[in-house]
Amino acid sequence: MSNDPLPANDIAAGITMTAGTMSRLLGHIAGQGRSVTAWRVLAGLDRDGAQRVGDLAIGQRVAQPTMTGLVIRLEQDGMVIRQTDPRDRRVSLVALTERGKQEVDGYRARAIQALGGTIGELSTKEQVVLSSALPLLQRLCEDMAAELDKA
Amino acid sequence: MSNDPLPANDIAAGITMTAGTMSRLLGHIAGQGRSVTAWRVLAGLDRDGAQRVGDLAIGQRVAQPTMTGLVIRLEQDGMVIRQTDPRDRRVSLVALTERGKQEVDGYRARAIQALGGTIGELSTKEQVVLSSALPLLQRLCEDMAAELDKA
DNA sequence: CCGATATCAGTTACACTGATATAT
DNA sequence: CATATATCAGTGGAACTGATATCG
Repeated sequence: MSNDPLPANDIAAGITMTAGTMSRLLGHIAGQGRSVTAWRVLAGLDRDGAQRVGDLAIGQRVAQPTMTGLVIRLEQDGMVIRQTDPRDRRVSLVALTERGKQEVDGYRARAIQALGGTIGELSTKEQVVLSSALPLLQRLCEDMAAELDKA
Repeated sequence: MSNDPLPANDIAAGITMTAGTMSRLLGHIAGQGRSVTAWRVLAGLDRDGAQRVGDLAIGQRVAQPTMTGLVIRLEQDGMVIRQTDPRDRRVSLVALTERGKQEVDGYRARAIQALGGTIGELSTKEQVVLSSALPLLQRLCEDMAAELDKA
């Protein structure tokens, strides 16, 4: 661990490469044939409870018909159920089923198993580096998201 | 920046979430409608020179017919050319065109612009954290790749 | 003839746009 | 009537498997 940071552009390029690699590898290991978007939707329903199709689409930055299609497939697979919101019957509320919850747990477990071993082998110092990097990476995501929303 | 690392599982879960978010956001901002795989292929050709279709498929962990299709589309778009290897005429060697090289540069520039601003605003300490995290993240990728190859 | 390499053919999931049905 | 919400219809890119052509 050096005391001097890389130039900002090198950090940016490195993060870009690594994020893609990581995402694709985790997809292979933990994805079980389901898309990144699908898992993110399921995890979001697990964390925040039932949501509208439109809000799920906004959250994942896909078009509304795209999310409708994904939700229909997830429903056919028994991962979610759709119910009409009694207070606004235009709205379709999507909720995680028990089966869906189990699948989310399985996904998390596979991801943790894929990474946890190596992380456990790192030195405490290195683990501190990763722990400290996480909020910074999340800030980068937030700023990119804000930029996309502005435009 | 605390002195204690997060539990390994929390680091793993955080990385999993963040990698997906980062990859999708960068795709939106820098991807220009082309897939992550496509950009990785082009960047690889830029870095390592002409390669076989089969080796590109192995490198991106897609099936050979998938890579054939991608290369055909990239060739139609003028990003690469395919030439039969004179030394083994079963082999199709894929090389980046000048146009392709320019597009790769554009992709890199957009990614750097998307992240560089925020990175520049970080403190030196925070930039050091990110710089130190990069090789650790790459090691996580290597270990996952090795695990996939073993199975 | 066998193995390696690339491609062809067919299928599925997932993203898009534009048009449409239904409820507020 | 106008707006919001979701879905339908159609298209294209991207992954897969299995079958096929060609070359070593």
